[in-house]
Amino acid sequence: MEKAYVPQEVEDRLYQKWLNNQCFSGKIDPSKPSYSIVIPPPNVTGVLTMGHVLNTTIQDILARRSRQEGKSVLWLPGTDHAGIATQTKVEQSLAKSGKSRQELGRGNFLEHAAAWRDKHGGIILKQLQKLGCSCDWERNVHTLDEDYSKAVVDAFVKLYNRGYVYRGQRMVNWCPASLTALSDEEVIMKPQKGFLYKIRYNILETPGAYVEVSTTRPETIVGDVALAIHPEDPRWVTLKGKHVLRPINPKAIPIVADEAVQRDFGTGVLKITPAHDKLDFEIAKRHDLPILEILNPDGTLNKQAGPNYEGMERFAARKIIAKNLDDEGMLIESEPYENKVGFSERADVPIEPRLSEQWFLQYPRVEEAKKAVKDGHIRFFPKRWEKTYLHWLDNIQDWCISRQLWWGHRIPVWYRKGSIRSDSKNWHISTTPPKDIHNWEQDEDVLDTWASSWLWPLATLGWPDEDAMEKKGLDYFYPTSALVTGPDIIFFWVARMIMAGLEFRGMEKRKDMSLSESDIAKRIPFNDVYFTGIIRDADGRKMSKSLGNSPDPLELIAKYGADGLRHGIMSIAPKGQDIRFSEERIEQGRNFCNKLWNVCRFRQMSGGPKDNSIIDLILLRVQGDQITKDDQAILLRLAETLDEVERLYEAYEFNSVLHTIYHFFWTDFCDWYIEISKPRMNDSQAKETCLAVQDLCIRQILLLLHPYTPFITEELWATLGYSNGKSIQGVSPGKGDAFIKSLSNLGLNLDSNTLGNVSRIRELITHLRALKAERHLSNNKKVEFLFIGNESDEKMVQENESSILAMVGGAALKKTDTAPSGLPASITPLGTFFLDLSSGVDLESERKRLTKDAKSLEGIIRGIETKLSNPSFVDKAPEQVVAGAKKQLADNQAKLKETKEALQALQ
RNA sequence: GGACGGCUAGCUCAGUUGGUUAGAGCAACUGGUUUACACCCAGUAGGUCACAGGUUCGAGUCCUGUGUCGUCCA
Repeated sequence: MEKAYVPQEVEDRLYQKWLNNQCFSGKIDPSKPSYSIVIPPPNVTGVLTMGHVLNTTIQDILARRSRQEGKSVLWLPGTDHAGIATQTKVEQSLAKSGKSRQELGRGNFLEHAAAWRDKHGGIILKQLQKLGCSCDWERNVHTLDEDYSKAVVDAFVKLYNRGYVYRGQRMVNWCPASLTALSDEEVIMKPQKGFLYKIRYNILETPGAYVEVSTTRPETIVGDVALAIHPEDPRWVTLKGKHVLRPINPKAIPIVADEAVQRDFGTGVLKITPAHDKLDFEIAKRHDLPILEILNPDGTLNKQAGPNYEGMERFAARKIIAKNLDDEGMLIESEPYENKVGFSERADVPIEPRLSEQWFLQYPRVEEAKKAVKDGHIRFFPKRWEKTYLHWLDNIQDWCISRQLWWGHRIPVWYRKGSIRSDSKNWHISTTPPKDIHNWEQDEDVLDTWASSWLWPLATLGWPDEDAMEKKGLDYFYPTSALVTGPDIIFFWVARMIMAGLEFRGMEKRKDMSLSESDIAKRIPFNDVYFTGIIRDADGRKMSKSLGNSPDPLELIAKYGADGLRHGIMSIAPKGQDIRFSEERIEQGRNFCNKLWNVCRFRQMSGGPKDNSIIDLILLRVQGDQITKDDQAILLRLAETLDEVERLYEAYEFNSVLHTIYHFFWTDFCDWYIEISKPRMNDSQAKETCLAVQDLCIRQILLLLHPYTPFITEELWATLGYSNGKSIQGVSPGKGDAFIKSLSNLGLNLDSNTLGNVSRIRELITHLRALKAERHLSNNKKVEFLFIGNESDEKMVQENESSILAMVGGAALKKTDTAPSGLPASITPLGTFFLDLSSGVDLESERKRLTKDAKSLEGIIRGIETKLSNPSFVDKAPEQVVAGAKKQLADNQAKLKETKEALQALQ
């Protein structure tokens, strides 16, 4: 074996082997329980980020752990076509060569975009393989695949036929950069600094009188059709029914009273621009006001804004109109003001509320979606996200699902040529085009990307095609076992998948009929949802390309190995908490792998490879009379670790799982067991048993670690003779009691008392080491100790003398009856020990140290005494707590007595 | 404005249903070429658990309020 672990020599070779042996293929096997995960599909042209590393490592851990447990596992990978994002990128690349998509035309553009996708796409999948992800690559799905596209179209038609889809002229979020409508979820509210303008509107019926109106958007004045006041606002009672003159493009407009007006904003008088504000639109509808559209789709002012402003960009117009108002004395004041403005998620420009005809979806199964989570059919980890989810569903609005884009699933609606599109009589809505196609034209728009990805758990498993569903195992793998994703897409994706599952899985259920409890249980797309945290940089900032603070995972893999990266990221990812990235942790991950490698290397150096392929073969090498306390203790600790890990997995506490394994491996096994067993290597009888115990421990450690660090564990599994040609992947670490039982079946019964005894010896060793280290004596300098202790302590010390001396670097442990004078002392669980120094004891500093100890002990004792003398504590506290306190008092008093005696000896 | 989360050692975080002297890793400091590992070993030091009240025999843990940072929703 190499002196250090070299991941590069192992990773690609093993991954290829796994692929060749089809280790990751999700087989439909009714003899086994199934376990399934669908990957949150990354953008097809995306590259791996640290977020993906965290997210997919967790999924891989779940998949690999489940494979070990003997389940038939499917981890289904794929990519998303990412409508706006991809189209924008393609358009940008076209723009470089001076072309626009309009010039190319729809067909050519789509060909171009598909070629672009094929060239840049799929990189991320290769990167996931580098990370070791055990996806079933044969099943890779892309949302624009033919079958998947059929599912998307089919779902739309079903929803239309079931009465959930409608077309309507509505106020939508319009992106002036991408020239498309967006859903509410794609709008991000951001605080913006601007001005609040106070503008004068003259009252026509009362010459000389005017009202003040506050607005942040003076450019919309040209679209004003009225002013509005609250009907119960005493300040404005007299205004009802009067008119004002619009200060730009002058025109008489009425004053209306409406309860939606916010009285405490500005002066309490609102200008009404129905075409460019949602609230204004509603007020206008209630009062029969005209709708005056003044903006072009790209955000410039149109003809209706008047000749002075036509063609002007919206923010330029704002400045000019404000200035013109000021020049005419109509601007009373303007003050700096911060308000929240909606921005387009993708294009990052302010959106415009705009009246437009679009396709809308009334969400299906909203109530059942709430119930599914409330009643625990779907469990959220951490649970607190349930509240966010339910709150969104409580306030849900219809979903605008049409996008004025080309890259995506074209809406399966045809309109009779030359007819009015808003009339449903002229529609053909079907998965197949009309027969007399020449009389029809298809809707130009595509569907929102999320209106395809919300079908992900269904459509990747063959839905809605019966044959495909059977072949891909929908009945076997659905509902999927767990979903691992970030909380940022809880509305975009998680909630919608739940609704889609409830609506589409199983027989059609009429809109007005709700689903039964058992229907819900069968239809949900997943049982558990694990929300990861967001990875931040060391300063707590979100990782982003523009900040350049996102490390390249592939570089990290090259530097530290895939296992190192996985180990590092998992060690810092607490459940649902944001994560601060630091490369040091990845370095620790690599160091961990190296430690593992080396302890195995050490094992190899102690004796040639054995056939370890069956656990019983290892156990047969254990000789009953050679079993030591240390053997028993490490095996007991191992059993505890197995149980603890099991419990933590159930709670999705991934970083605690790792910490538990880490502690057992590094501290219990390497630092104590291996060290204490070194002297036993000199005795051939003892050696055989000791190595067998080592082999047992290493076996379990490799199994426990395999989900986290798959490569190195697979490699070592083979190197140390556990594999017999088979992969580690199918072997389960098992539960603690089963482990103990399998030992017991072969005659190895563990005594749980050894744990306490061994830990006292460990503590003693630590004390003795400290006595030396504080005096700068090197580890290997052999020194003698004197000690005072009772009979049982003495027995324990003598029984373990050789290993204590070996661990401490001691020459002898000598029993004495009286405290030797002038020597440094330490109070241990096995008596008072003195370091036998020939010369050079600094009495003063020794006295100081022991005095400090005595003082702290006195403080503790006082505290316990106070507690015990409090009658209400003795009365009310549980018996065992009182008994515990009494024991504690006695222990500390004994320790204090010993400390004082040692102090006395220094006088 | 509402909801949720964080505030514990210099840093990053553990801390189960309230019950010994609040833990770990990293960093720091001291020492070390031990039968694997310096990507290592041994040891030392470092904390009024954000603040203020309350409940309790007992609070880092439960309750109320405040501050502060962050996220989401309006």
